[in-house]
Amino acid sequence: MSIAKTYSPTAAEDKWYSYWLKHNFFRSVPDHREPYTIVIPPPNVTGVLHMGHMLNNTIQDVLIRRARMKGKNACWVPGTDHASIATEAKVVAMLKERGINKKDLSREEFLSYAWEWKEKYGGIILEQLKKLGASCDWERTKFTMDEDMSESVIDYFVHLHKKGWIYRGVRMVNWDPQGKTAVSDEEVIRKEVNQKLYYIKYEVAGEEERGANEGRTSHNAQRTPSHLTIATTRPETIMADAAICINPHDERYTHLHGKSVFIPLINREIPVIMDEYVTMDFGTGCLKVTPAHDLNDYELGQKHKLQIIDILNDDATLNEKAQILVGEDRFIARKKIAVLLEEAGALEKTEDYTSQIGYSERTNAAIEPKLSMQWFCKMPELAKPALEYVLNGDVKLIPEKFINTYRHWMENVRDWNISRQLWWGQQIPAYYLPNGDFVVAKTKEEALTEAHKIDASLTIDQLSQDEDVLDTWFSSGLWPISVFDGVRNPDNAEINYYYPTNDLVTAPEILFFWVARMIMAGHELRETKPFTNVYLTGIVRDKLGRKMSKSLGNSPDPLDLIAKYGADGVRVGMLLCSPAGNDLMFDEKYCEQGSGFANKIWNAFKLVKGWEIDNSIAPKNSVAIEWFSSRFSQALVEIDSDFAQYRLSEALMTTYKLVWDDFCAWYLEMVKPAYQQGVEKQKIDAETYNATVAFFEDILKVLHPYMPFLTEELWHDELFGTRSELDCCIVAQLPTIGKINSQLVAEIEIVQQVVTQIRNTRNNNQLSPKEALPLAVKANSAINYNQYEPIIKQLGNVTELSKIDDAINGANSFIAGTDEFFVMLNIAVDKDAERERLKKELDYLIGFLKSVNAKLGNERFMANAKPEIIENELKKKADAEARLKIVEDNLRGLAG
RNA sequence: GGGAGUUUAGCUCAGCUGGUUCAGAGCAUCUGCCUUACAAGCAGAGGGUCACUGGUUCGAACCCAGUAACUCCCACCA
Repeated sequence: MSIAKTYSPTAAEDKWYSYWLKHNFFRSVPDHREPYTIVIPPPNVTGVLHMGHMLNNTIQDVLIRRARMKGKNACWVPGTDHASIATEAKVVAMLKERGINKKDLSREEFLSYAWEWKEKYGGIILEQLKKLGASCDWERTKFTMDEDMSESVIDYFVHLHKKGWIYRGVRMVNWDPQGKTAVSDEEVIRKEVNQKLYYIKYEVAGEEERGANEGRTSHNAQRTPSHLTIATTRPETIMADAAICINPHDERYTHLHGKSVFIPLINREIPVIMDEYVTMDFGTGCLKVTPAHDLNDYELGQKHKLQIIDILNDDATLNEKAQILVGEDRFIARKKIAVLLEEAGALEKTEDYTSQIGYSERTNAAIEPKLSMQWFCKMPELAKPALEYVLNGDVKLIPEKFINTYRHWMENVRDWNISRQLWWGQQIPAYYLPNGDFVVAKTKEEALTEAHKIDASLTIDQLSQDEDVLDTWFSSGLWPISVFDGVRNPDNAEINYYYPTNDLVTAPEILFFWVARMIMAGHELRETKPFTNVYLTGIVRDKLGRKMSKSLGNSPDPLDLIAKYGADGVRVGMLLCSPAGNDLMFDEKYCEQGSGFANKIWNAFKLVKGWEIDNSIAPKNSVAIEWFSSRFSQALVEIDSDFAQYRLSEALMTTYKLVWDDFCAWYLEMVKPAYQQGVEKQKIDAETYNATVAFFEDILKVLHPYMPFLTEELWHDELFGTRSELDCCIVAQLPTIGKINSQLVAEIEIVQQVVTQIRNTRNNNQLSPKEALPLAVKANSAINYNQYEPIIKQLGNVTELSKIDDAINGANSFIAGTDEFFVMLNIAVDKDAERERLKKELDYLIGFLKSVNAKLGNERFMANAKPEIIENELKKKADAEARLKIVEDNLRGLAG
């Protein structure tokens, strides 16, 4: 049978993924084993796979596969998030295309469209994850609006309300005029924007015009101006002004105390008030107070009991209270009013100005501060214990640098606006009585019971449920609990087994949105943490360091990458460039490296596969076998320690080097049957064959978490014998750490140096690698070169290795460890070049010794350094001296 | 405005408790090889003022102070 020249991933990937599914290898049910649980950060149901998901889910899959192979009951719960505002926006847009206006639909009608949409387009992302190889327990797939999930959310709401931690009130909230809903503080993204600062003149009531000068520039009390000037970025809100505020200590304006002014264009009279809040040296020192459209102004308004005039509709167009420009969008109104003011002579000037504007995370619309009746969740009581978990190390953040950020947020958290004026989501379980009172209960029936305590005559039809739905994060905060039905049935077998989960892999930007809320809910409902480790990945950027985004078009389609490099190649590629907690500069070349690695393994497989056993050949590679076995165990130790610290990238690199360098470049080269002219096929002794196959199998296991498809494909080759249907790499147990012969490893390191030096000698003398050369060793160390002779011969293409007691004059020499080697060439040695080379080494050694001696001669070093450091220095000294002697001898030999 | 992080080879990153003349890895580059698993390969080689300035120390990439650049988070100055 012929083996393909290169590995082609596509067929293998589909084949093995369905094989795994068919045999339920991803399935987890509680049993006697130790659980290892990850809940997926549920992607938006509307989402498509992007590079961030790729990174995130590759990491989770590596962790889950490794846990599975360590004998744990690995459970990875997948699912999607209903993402209320984002999804609702998509559905609204879809309806619009069909010529349907959301306004014309009832709630029920809209929701049925939304569900239809969800069934059709939702969850594409989960299918895409399968291409990546994600070994989720798909039978557990959850959606945050599944019936049981929604019930859990309602339960939690009722629970918090009972504790008095949920309240309703009119507050200034972040209003998204496009989504027509309030959003939480965390959903507002601030961006620096170039704006204009408009200087607008307000006429002062009862003042005579007495000069051309305006108030802001006048320091002359004699000349009382008839105007004052304010600076604002939002001229379209002047109609909502309730007052002008000045600082009481501002001497420029003492004459205005107790006065009132007229709003330009509409000539409404408003008072001038005083408050130290106003910064004297910003703008003109006069602040227009617009309580309905600015948070600070609102607070100022409360303090001074000002009237609230809301001139904006929900979609941020001006309403009739504005009197002018009614129906215009706020931004259009801004431009138009500037013109009107100009015409009225009320616009003194404009200046360019940059300031921070809030945008809705979901719709990207500029946020409008708006007063409205909303539901809030009190945070201090929830935040305090949630902070504790992280501070005392119960929940570990990886990397730790996020602890500070987390603490800062938790200590300064404000009450959370949890209501959204949307339909897609869990409707708030508050029921209003005809008199305006409300009761909170899980169902309308229960609500009626509650309501009867207020008014026994009420009927169920007289109750009306609150229209709003809950913030998506209110439900995703329950995710690790609700996927195991731990809210409704807090003592069920699943939650007791799987919870707390082990690792959470997510992006730092949702540390507060989500991670913190899960910790709060975990503590509140179960008095335990929801997970032990939170691995925070970086942002995937392009190689220029730009964040990958649709608008920049710099994000490759993950599925294209998989098609091009294979899922294994992409997985390896992602991890090769991903330091924990730092952003990663993604470049396709890493995927190329990944697929190149897959191909390397494939070729190594081809080599071994081609071997035939000849039982008449005596075992002759026991040294190589013991050596690789030791190296393998050393690598396992490193890999374990890397994983313990979540250094997945490093663990992968250790594996990469183990396979490429130790296994392929050294071990296989050591043991592979040498080329024999005229012999069609080389044969190999049974011991070597069996050991190599066993090594290969172990290597497949170690590689599996990173490269599940290739390893599974090879695993089932007859090279490894016949396997039962269920004997799969995915459920194989990782090799355990074996005996490490460190002396052997150290000695082979010398042997490797010898081989490299021989190759070098050939290179330097322009000899072909095919030219076999004789080698002599003058051993000063205790290394028994007899046992390494076959290796040196094979790898260095050496005809014979002779032991000598005296240096050979006229041969090319080199030192490995403390032993001298001589290569006999058929050409004359360039004595000058050789002398030069030795001289260089001599200088180095002299310098080296000098520094070591300086240290050893330093009293304070001897007094302060740890004993093992001193011991090490002494050894360095001895080694250097030995080498120095050899070099000196050789130099003398050259001279003589 | 406040806070955090980063800065080491052309690129992406290691460098753990300060202790080899310590400056590393992978990729890329250069040179030579189509050697019977692999040219997606093999064998070699070059490449760095550890951002900068001071300090502590017998000894600093590592600790301290300051400076600069970049990144992120938080924050209501119109």
